[in-house]
Amino acid sequence: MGFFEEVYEAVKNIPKGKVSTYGQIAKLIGRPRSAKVVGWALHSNPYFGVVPCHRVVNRKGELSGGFAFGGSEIQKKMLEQEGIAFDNMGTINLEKYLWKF
DNA sequence: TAGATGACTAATA
DNA sequence: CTATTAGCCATCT
Repeated sequence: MGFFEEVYEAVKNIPKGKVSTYGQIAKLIGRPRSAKVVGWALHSNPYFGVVPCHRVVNRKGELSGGFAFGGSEIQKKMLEQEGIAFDNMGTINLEKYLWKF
């Protein structure tokens, strides 16, 4: 289960006020084509309350549909609390908020 | 044990 | 911009 652990470590390192994508995380841990597994790791979310999965969005900056915290509504609120703004399409401006290593 | 599934991405047309 | 395809690997059935 090393892959999941690495995913959680990477996600935990996302600073407040920033977001990251599945692809970025996958690349960070050395599996650039395993974005799906990153999504799986967060879906499973065994570290609820520890891993900030709300800071992880897809490549377009959209929120996850089947969010484990209770829905994308909650996710959006949490992100706004951290100072992340959404555009009129309800997506995040990755140019501004994408976390770069 | 094998096959299908999934919070995805990148390349190609 | 959209549609299709392949790649990844832990779970589920």
